[in-house]
Amino acid sequence: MRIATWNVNSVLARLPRLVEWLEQAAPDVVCLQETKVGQDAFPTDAVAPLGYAVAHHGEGRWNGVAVLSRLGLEDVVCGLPADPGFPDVHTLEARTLAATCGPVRLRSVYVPNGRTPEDPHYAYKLRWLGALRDAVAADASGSRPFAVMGDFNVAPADDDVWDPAAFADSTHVTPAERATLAALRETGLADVIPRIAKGPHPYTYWDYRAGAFHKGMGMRIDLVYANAALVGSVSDAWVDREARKGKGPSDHAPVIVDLDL
DNA sequence: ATGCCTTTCCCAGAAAGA
Repeated sequence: MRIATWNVNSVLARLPRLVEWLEQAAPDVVCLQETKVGQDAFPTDAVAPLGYAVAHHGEGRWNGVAVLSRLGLEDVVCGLPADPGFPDVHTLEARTLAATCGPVRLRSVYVPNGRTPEDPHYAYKLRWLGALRDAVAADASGSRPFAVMGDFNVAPADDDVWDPAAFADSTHVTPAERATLAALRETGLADVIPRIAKGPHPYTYWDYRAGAFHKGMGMRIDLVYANAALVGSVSDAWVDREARKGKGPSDHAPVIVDLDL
């Protein structure tokens, strides 16, 4: 069984590349982030011929997450029970949904960016990650294979950014953000780190500007956090760097994980 | 990278991303 996660940075802008990638990579289930289309605007007709059913949690211009599965989609749950919202609980954003796909339960996440450590968005990011921890605790400690995967907008360690000095006083690397990831792992989840494909680190994101991809100026912020039942079945994990090349890519590359359940 | 691209809103330029 093959599962994957990919921040597509607009599913409509990426649709030709998404379809091509689904044909080539052939994941059984893929979690998508930043679909950037409304709840009912996901292009399901484009992926249905490939055998994928779609569960989408969208809001329009921003955010949006989905699970595409050719192993069935059951028990779809959108959002978090204790979602703090931004700027407050009256404005919830489409940043996560969970679904059961055959033998596994998966949760697609698009963690808030945080903007700057002084910005209210940063406090929202930390609160949101706390709510995520509470939402996944039962699945994380359960016996069914489970993973929460997606764009976490946090680099777990200094090795996960191309130049730690360039990120001084920036979001994505602060001790508080990393502490929320550690608390998430403490529910029973392990970081499935992709193997090295090229360069010293398995980065998953490269800025569009200044040729960052070709200069190796990347970050590992797209993560697969898996419970014990799933980690034990991982046979391979890698970053599909080919998807970051060529014309019209997302600024994120997919992370693919093969399972031997 | 102090926004050097990209996408969305929708037709001009602001907002957001990490």
